[in-house]
Parts: sequence; structure tokens; C-alpha cells
Amino acid sequence: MSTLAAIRGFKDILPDQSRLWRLMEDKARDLALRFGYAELSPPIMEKTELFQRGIGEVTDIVEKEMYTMEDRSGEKITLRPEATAGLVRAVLEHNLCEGARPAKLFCFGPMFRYERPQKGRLRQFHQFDVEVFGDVGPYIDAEIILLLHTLLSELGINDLQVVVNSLGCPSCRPAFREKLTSFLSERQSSLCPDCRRRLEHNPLRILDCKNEQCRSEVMIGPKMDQFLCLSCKDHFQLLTTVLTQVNLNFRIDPLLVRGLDYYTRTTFEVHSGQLGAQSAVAGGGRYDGLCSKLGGADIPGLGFAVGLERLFMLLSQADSPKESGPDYYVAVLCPEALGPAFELVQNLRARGLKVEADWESGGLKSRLKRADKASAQRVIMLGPDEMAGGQATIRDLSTKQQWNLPLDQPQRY
RNA sequence: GUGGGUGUAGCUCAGUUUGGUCAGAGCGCCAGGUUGUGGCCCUGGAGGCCGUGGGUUCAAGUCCCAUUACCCACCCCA
Repeated sequence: MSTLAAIRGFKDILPDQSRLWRLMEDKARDLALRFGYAELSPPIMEKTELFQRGIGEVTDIVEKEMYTMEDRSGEKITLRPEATAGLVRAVLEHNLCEGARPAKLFCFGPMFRYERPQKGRLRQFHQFDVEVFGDVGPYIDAEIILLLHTLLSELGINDLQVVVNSLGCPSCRPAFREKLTSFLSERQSSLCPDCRRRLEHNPLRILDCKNEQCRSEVMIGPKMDQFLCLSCKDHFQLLTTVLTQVNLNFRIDPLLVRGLDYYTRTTFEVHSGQLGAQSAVAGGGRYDGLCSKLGGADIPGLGFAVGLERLFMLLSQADSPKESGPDYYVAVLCPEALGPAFELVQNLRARGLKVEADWESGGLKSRLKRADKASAQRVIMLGPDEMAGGQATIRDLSTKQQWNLPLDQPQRY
């Protein structure tokens, strides 16, 4: 039992969940294509350095959550903890963003982080990831948020909140950061231990601390929007105007910050109240400095990721469609019928029909029960009488009508 | 990494407080009966070293310790 169990935090996607997973992916793919995005699937492993430089050395992800190993040549490689770095690498490596036209890309796939599993958080989890390179916005920012929102609403998810914010850029954020740090340093005593630690290396994270005390301090402290430089301010202003124009329901949250280092300006998240503590189904933002940080040209970027397991949780609370049953279930009622049945089944499948059968003969009762479980439309019965007459008995399970057809004429079924 | 909860049949769980017919129920599965040849109903059957390892005791699913897995929360994030 224990040796045969899946790895902690890694989960099977079982047959009765597959339909919904496919529906989710199909919808996301269709929509991305409709919005003019192209699919690019990067490998799930990259050189460790890519993530160290892209995500940031001091983040939790890089410090303690990556699945990193050496390959046989001694090179350090890592199972991707997120998709953006790999996509940036691919865009730079293949020069996908030359000229005026931005590269608009998306991908699906598993991500890996060594964290303690809980509701909505696994060690291997799946994301739908969308990225744009080479467009400074803010219209593209609005478009990508709209894409995300459209996806969720077309999947029938209501009761969700879209929050947006601007984190400023390298020319205005440092001033805010300094002011915030000095403000909070004076009030260290009323901060929680975690936040006192954050004060050192990541003061912006204090903004989204859930602790009551910390929240009330943050409320009266300096806000990013007062520090935005003129161009960041215009950028954000225009973004919110456009979103309002298309009637997208969102909320501005000046306290929204993101965990990964590379974000600039626009950030956004989508939350649902039905997910437990890990309430974010999707999150993303702009990362104008990332490409050059990774050694490429100074290409602006923007993107988001949807947590598919979390999305799945929201979807399976609604009615989940079942896999449709086969057109025919073949009930083999005596051993002599196995051969002819096998041939018939292959012929019917070759015609494109969905056919199921069990390759051992059994009693009529148990076979009919199997057909019922499989939600088959019709049963083809092959017993001694049918063998003698060269005809199969067909029974329609909903109308209960029965008729015969020659075994050697599969085209008539 | 830190806390809390839970591990008993394939699945969902009773039983643990007050050690001694406690190895159970429902569903599922198998066989048979009834039903127009399946669905409903009836009868019977298979299937569990009660997570694992120690300890206490005449006696442990039940008490104690350890360990492991899962779940939830913190942290972090999708």
C-alpha cells in the first residue's frame, strides 16, 4: 500500500474527472485562439539558473520550493515551478518577438513546487498560462484581463472577484518602498513576527498580511497610488477606464501585491469565496524588466496563470457532465460467440461507432447489467441461438424494442 | 518548516469516552430468486493482521509512546 501510493502532493486525475478537465482545457484553448494567441509548449525542465534569475533569488519558490537535481553531466536542472520563465526563454531563443508585432502565447501543463499540500495546493499542479511580449499596454493589459474574465464566465463561474492594482515601475516603486519601510519600522511592535521579518527583505508583502493588527497599520500607511510616477499613473488610469468601458466588474485594491519579484505596474488576481484559504484561481501582471534581466532585449511582457485544479474545484460544484455511453454494448453469452463478436466489434468501430464489450461470456442478466452501467444505447446479444442463425439480436435499452441483423453485415448496424 | 484533525471491507463511515461477542452497517461487487431478458424488491456469498512499530494489561480497534500517510490551517502561491 505505502510503496504503491502516489508521491505526496501528486495526484491522479481519475476517469470520472477527465471529462471536466477536457472541457476546461478545450474552453481555454478555444478562447485563447479566438483572442489571437498561439500555443507554445515549453519543456517542463529548464536550467536551474533560468528560474533563479527570472523569479528572484530571495523568493520562497527559489529558496526552498524547487525540484532541482543534477543530470548525468552534472548540470543543475529544475522542474518548472511556473511557466513564465520558460516562455520568456523560448521567445528570446527563437526570436519570436522581432519587429512591431507582439508575440501572444499560451500553454498548459504541470508545475512543480515542494510545498506542504492542502486544499487547492499540490506539489504537482496544472496551469493555463497566457503571456504577451512586446506590447507596453495598457490596452493589452485590459485585453488579457478580459480574456481571463471571459474564460471564467463562459465556464459558468459567477461569484468571483477581479482585483487589480499597479505596483509602479523601477523609477517610482523604490520611493514607495522606502516610505513604507520607514513607516512600518516605527510601528514594528504592532506587527506580527512574520511581518517584522518581511520588513527586512520583502516589505511589500506586509501589505497583504491577514493579521488584524498588521492590516490596520497598513491601512493608515502610505499607498502605492500616491507614489506612482506620471507614466505609471496614466497607464493605470487608462487601464481602469478601458475595463470600465467593457463593463468588466473589477475592484481596485491598493494592497494587492504579488509574490514573484518580476512584476511591474499592472497586477491582478481573481478570487472565489468557494476555494478555502487558497482563494486565488488566477493571478498575473506585467513584467517589463524580465526579458532583459534574463539576458534578452528589453521587451515588455505581461501574463497570467490560472490554477486548473482550483478552477476544477469551482466547476465540479456545478453539475459535471458525464462521459457519453457507447452506441453498442456487445453481450457475449456463450464461448462460441467470442470469435464472431470480436470480429463484429472491430468492424463496427472501424465505421466510427463507439462500442464496448467484455471478452468473456456470461449470463444474460449480468451482461445486461453491464450494458446499463456503461450507459449503452443498445445491446447486441450473441448467444447459442444467434450463432446457429447467423444473426445478432439487437435490443434498444430505452425503447426496449428488439430486432435481428445478420452477423456478416456490419454496415447495417 | 509550524500547528490542529483523521487513518476500521473497493467506497462512505459506525464502534474508541467507561479496555473483555467489536470485527459491523450502507453502498458497490459476485451468485440465485422475482420481474416481460437489465433498472425495483428478496435471499445468500466473497472481501478487513481495525495505517505501521513498540509499550501497559490476564485481555487492545479501544489506553500510552513513537512513526508514517492523508486532510485543514499558518507560511507561500495558481
